[in-house]
Amino acid sequence: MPVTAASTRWCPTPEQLMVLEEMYRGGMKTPNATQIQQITAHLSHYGKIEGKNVFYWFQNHKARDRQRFRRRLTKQHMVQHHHLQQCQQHQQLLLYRSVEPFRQPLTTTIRNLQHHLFPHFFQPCYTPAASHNHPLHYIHKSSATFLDQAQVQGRCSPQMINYTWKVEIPEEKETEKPVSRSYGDDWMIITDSEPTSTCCSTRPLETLELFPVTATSLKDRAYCSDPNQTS
Amino acid sequence: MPVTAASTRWCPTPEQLMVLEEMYRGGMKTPNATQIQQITAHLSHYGKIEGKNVFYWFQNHKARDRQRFRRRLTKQHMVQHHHLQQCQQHQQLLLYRSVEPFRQPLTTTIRNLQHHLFPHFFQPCYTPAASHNHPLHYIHKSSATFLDQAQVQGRCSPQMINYTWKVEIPEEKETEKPVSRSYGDDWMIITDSEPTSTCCSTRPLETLELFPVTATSLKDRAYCSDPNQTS
DNA sequence: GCAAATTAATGATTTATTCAAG
DNA sequence: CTTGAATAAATCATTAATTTGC
Repeated sequence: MPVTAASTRWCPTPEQLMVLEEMYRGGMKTPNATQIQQITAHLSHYGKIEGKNVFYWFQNHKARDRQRFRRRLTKQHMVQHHHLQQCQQHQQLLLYRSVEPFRQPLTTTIRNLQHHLFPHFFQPCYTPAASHNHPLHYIHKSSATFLDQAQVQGRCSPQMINYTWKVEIPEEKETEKPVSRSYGDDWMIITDSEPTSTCCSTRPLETLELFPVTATSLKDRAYCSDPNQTS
Repeated sequence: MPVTAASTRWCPTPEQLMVLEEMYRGGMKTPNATQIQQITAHLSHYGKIEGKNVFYWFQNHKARDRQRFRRRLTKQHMVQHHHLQQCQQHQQLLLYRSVEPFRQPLTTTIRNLQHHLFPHFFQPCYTPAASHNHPLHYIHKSSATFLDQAQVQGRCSPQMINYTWKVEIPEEKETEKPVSRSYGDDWMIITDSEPTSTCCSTRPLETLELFPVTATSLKDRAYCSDPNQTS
């Protein structure tokens, strides 16, 4: 056991957790790379955090949500109205979920629900003592702002963070782009470990300008309904 | 269907495929980010390719190898010696596999098997007409060279390409680093799409200098043996 | 109260499965 | 049917809760 065994894994601060949970409950299930970057930049105000932490957090949270839910479903005979309630809750979440244009191009025309989504993200919420520099309500406001501009932008590969570095905002806000438009196919990064290493003291972290954000997959069948696929 | 619907997915050239398969057969099962980058850089000589293509290729190839194997195992009563043969083949591959220092810190002292591995990677191999600039045997040589320098460097996260941008080579070649040493924990990625987009014509692609490479996980139980873990 | 010992949560990886292009 | 791409499930590993014996 090394003496200065710097913690190997991310330990989220209460504020970080709260924001993440708030976003999750708001419908953000599988943020894409750009969203992750922005979220990370903001959460770094409250402590050390990396993009992969955010990525993993959402992945795990979603998986364990599903898992808990399924377990509650199967474990013993569930009371009818409880079951129903659960289903409704999850269907609501589904509605909120944003759309990834490639994987589910035909299922829905709902796009950019994020406009409806994010403004409601941060409810009037208690502001506990911030463990780092910024009080929580600050993030609330800014997050609501920076995430509000989400925009479908093309294909992205969520599981391997897929960053486009073309920062310029496309003219077209949402101009019915053909499914296979492929700008933003570059493969890039994240780079939050070293910069945002020890909280926010080392550099401004100016929220990394807003720029379009790719929506993510809608597919999340089998929460409430049985998997009924026409394979 | 758009007129100029540039193919949405990577279509490997025969040379690329051959090199990849050669590496796979040589023991490269789960290249890390740096390796992927280097491989990509080299394969880009033969045609458009991105890091994620390489990543996916290895992932899929490994998975389907396993799958084929399992299917052959279960499907009907397998002839004894065939089974054994398969097992041996896979155990050999296991031996070749490199070690990720964090996940399996105690299981073995085998490290940096890559020195034993890579020199044998590229067998004397026929050189078909290269469809792009470089004949295949070139890649063979250079790949054997550029991959030979692999070095355990710290933790990496394969699924989300995890690049360290600290390019300086650590003094210590392999100095018994404590398990929780954490240099190289940055998070980065790759940028191969735009640069190596349309073959190699746009820029030199100087093979991105050699620098230390993280070895990847050894763990690959349950090919031939049943999972027998002392959890 | 307090650590050592257990257990529960959850961050991080790997593997399996699914979707869809060709 | 093959296989590139993407997601979900399973698993591993470490940290936090908590129990327990003193």
